[in-house]
Amino acid sequence: MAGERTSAGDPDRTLRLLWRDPTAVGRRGPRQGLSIDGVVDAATALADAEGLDAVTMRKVAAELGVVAMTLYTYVPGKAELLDLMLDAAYARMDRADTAGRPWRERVTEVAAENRRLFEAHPWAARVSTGRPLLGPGQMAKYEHELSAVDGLGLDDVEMDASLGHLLAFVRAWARDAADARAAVSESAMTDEQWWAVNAPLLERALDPGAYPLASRVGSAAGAAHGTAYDPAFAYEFGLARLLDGLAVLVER
Amino acid sequence: MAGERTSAGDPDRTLRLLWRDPTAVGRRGPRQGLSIDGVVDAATALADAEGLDAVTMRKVAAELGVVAMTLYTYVPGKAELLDLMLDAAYARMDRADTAGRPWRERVTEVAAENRRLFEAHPWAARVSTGRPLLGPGQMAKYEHELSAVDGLGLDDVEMDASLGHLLAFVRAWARDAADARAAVSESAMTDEQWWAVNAPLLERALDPGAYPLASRVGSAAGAAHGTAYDPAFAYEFGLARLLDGLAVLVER
DNA sequence: CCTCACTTCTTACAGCGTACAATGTACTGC
DNA sequence: GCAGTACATTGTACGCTGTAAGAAGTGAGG
Repeated sequence: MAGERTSAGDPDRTLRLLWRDPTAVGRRGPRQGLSIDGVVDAATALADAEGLDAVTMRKVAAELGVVAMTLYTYVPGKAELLDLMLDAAYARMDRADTAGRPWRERVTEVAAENRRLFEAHPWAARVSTGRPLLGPGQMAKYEHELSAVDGLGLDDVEMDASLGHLLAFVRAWARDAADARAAVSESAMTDEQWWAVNAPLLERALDPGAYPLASRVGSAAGAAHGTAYDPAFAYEFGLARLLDGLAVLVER
Repeated sequence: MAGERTSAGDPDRTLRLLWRDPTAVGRRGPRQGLSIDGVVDAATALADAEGLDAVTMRKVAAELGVVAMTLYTYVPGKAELLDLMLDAAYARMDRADTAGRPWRERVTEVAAENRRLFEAHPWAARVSTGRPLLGPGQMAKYEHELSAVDGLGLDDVEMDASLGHLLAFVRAWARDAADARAAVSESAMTDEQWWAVNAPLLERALDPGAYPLASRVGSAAGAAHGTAYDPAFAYEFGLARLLDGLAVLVER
């Protein structure tokens, strides 16, 4: 798969889909046996259970007891289906009211809400929206999250950029964490086993002492986390740096 | 595609490939007409010119005047080919010697080197290495980049985490920038045209005043950049925040 | 009641990664 | 020098993908 890409089709049609615009009124033929939400929910269940690669038109259709082409009555194509899945997931996110609390707590909570989204729906970190989604879920999410950086003395452009920076961080983290998980399950090898196999091979391959910093720091980091990449640590470390970075802007 | 994933196969074989270990000595049959580097270079040229999705075994083979299956003599599979492409691109990166300069400059230079990598090879931001790559390019890159955060009073774990944080930022930025570019070219629509189409549709769809912050901030940001997502601005803003965040750790 | 818009299904196509078996090459051991 | 065999290369094939095209059936509007 290609990096799954969304919003390939007609923007007008996509927007009406996102907002469930019932514009198609003069219905003449047979009733539809399914619904957009049914299709989106089935695809989401599949993605949650088996990953984004398992979301194929045939499998989603089979889940609903129809044939692949039937879905094209509900959705213009797969790209738009992914859009709908993402906006629906956004719509279902929990949004804590943190008004009045210190800004670091509020921003931390927004990050945590997004982290929870990606933990519940790892596929969501992989669907890439080249353009903003403009659906009800996205709008509600954006409105809610902006409120966490409101009233800090930032101008509008800085608010948008700060939130974007935070969201990019959490999403990048989610992708890396998902990749690391996938590496373990695909290779049927724990990180310890993988390292036990690779360490001696590596040692044989490389000029001893050619990479002094790399080997010292690399093994220190590996020993500290018990693995080459520790998602929990990376999240805490990155978020702390990010908050400190925003603080310079806020407390300027 | 799926998000292109690497390192599916035998780690031993992959490591030997990465380091070009000429262990297979007793060669008995006909000579190979190509070379690993030739295959990797052809695949890289294809990815540079037409994107990662254009890198198919058949197309790479055709470029080399052979048939798809021939490549499997040189490379265990597509995943390993992507590994080799990435490590080769790492190996070719320029690495400025910034010893003695202020740490912010040094870190900024590392970021810029990675930015240039992704501008020359946008596909590189999309191949996801679940495990570290352990090739000569990766090792040289890691060694070089660690030196930029060396001598700042950070311990080994903090050095690794800080560098990882920086690299994750640049890669996430590169993906977003590539996605935005792809959205423009795929839709055959500039951002202005896209917005001109969507703005009225959106206005019709949403309850006026339901998203006050979102509409105010969103349109301010859009107006400031002339587009919904401005990669150059996002990079500068994000890097500035990141440096300020590291500063708190360094100057502690 | 007839018309025809509309849903659904069948079939098909071009493309993917790669398993498998056939073919031909060129080196090693005798 | 020759047989045996390891190896490179190739053709064919399988199961998978998204979706275009057309046939068949349904049910409301005129």
